[in-house]
Amino acid sequence: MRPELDKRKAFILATVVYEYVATAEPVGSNTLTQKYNLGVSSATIRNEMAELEAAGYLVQPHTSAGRVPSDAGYRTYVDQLMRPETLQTSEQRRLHDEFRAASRELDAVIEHTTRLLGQLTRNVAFMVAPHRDVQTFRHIQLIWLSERTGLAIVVTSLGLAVQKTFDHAAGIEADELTSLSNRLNAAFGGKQMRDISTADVARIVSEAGLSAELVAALAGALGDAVGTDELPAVISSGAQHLLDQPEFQDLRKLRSILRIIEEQKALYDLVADSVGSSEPNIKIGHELGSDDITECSVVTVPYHFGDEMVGVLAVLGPRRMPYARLLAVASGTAASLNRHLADTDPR
Amino acid sequence: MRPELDKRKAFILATVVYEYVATAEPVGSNTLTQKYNLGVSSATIRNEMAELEAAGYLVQPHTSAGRVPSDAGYRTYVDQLMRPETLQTSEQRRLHDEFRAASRELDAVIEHTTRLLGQLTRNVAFMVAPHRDVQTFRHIQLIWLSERTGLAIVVTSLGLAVQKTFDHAAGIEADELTSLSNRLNAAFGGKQMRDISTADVARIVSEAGLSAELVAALAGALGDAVGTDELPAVISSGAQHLLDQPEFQDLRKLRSILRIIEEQKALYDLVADSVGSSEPNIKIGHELGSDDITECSVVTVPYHFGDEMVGVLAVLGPRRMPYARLLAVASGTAASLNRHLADTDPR
DNA sequence: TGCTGGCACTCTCAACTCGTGACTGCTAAA
DNA sequence: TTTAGCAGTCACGAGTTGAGAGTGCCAGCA
Repeated sequence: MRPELDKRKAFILATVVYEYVATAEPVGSNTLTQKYNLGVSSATIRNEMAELEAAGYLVQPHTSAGRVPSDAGYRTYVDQLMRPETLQTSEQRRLHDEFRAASRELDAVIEHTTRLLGQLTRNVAFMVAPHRDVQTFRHIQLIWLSERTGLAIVVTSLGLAVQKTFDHAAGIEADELTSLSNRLNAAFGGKQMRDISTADVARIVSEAGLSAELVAALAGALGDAVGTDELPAVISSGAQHLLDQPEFQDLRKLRSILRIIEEQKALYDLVADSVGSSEPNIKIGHELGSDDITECSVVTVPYHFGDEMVGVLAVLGPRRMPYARLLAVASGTAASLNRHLADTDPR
Repeated sequence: MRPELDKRKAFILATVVYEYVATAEPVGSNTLTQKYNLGVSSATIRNEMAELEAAGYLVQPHTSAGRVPSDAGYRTYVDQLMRPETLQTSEQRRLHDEFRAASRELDAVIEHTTRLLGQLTRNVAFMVAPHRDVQTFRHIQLIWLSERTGLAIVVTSLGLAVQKTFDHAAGIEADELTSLSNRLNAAFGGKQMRDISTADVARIVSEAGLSAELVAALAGALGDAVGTDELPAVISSGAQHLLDQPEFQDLRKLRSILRIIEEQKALYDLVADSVGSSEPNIKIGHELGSDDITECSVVTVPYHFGDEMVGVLAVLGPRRMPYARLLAVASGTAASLNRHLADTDPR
């Protein structure tokens, strides 16, 4: 749709993005000629910038201000102009050390990773926990809790435990639960979670010769526990960094963003279409699909376990973010996380 | 230390608090005489207010402004002057219904309760999860995860599961883990968590005739899983409500509070000394013991399971909060939660 | 002795003006 | 095609001002 940019226009666009990201001030033609070696005068730059604005790459906040990149401007920058960054070896080592010191429990690792990413990027970090679809069934245990309730725990290959309470008003003995656990374990051991259907679960439960009510209750709970249709957990860290950004001095904007951050579902929706993917992804402004955060962008990097992409790391910040840097930091963090997960539990 | 207040001073103080909570504007002598029936002129009120200020109950933000309660003023109001509120029956019913519809899983209940309290109070709500000390041991399960790692899961009476990963580089069979699980279950079944020491755990593990390394790894993990020295989880909700308060338009204040809200430990410290208590508690400004949130107060209400207080609900907001109302809402929520917990799992 | 009306004084806050500086677009010449 | 120059536009900060709210104090009164 948009015309291809000639070399000079591309350089100007890239420089405007760079400068605006650094200063948070609209960029004028004079600033460009003074700070960067363009070889032409500011008048020429003015003409070029006017054309870039006409083509939709730049926007003027008001008549006598400099220019600011539009969504399309950022998009072009990210896709074509940005020079990819990599972490320095010292940074990589630091990341690696962070993970070596980290706990072994998956919950704690997720928490730790998110916190770390928030600190390193000085933005809001969030993380979609490993999706159960792609994990392997390891164990199920039915536990007698009280005279009326029991607990089902399902453990998957990453050591992720899901628990569901169920009623057994009709009464069931602890050893009946044990033997049912054994059957289920025998049936599902080593299977991929996504290959276990709730129908399979219901069949095995019904074969155990229990009362119809109990079968229904158990099948329901176990179906939920085994099923993979629940959204994975999303946790976040670093909301306070938003306050440092000049674009969020306006409290109304801040409020709608905070609301999104507090809502797991809303955060998940932001990155839902990146979840299965194996490539990093960047979403800019309106591309996020929510009117409340058109001033934001999100950088998404998947992480994997074995050869499956199981979840994503993400950084949420103002559109005016250092994309290349954040991509590098998130990728580096994901790499360390990948290694940590692999070390913890080689299949 | 402070002189006892005569009746009129007490009424003036109470009215200043009431008015300031409602309007967020410093309260002047004229406002008081016009809005409330005091039977004396504004000049008299001025004299009284000057004395209240000298005694430390009121503060003047600047010379030509009205008065605002000090920490001591709020404290006196809360302890002696405030008229306790109760929820209306319709509100109680609504709360009850909310909990009836709630999930059975403890995690979900905690999450749900916190969210609800945040919405109802339009402030930041947080909740300290049930402390494991006072729960009963129900089940332990050791699970073979991979060739090098295993998982220990401990379930307590409320259906709370704790998991710990452990190494078994030397190798162990799944059925050895099962038989060890059985021994541990036999030893601890029905005991109070606080009566189970890590030494007990270590002894039983060492009797199983495993390699020394394995015994150490298992004892460590199980000790952690059974031990109760880890802080209970703290989760929060409703941070965005802070933005509605005029006192937090200042971003610096907001930032330090947001930082505290994101830190479980910091939140826990705010209410640590209320955790075992069976009485609601209110902390005002400096009483919170943190320089970062001297502008805030916290209302704390315990909740119980059986006859033990297991955790607390709390509301964090500006000092200028409707104490009686928030206390009523938090207490009502706690009451519904108590009933829900009791219903879910009668011992 | 306590209360009150009156008054002078203080201080904040919002509105307003105004000059400055940073841009732009346009034009005419190189 | 580029450039220098110039007029025009606009936001922003500083300074000013008036209104309004509130106080403390004092003298008089019940």
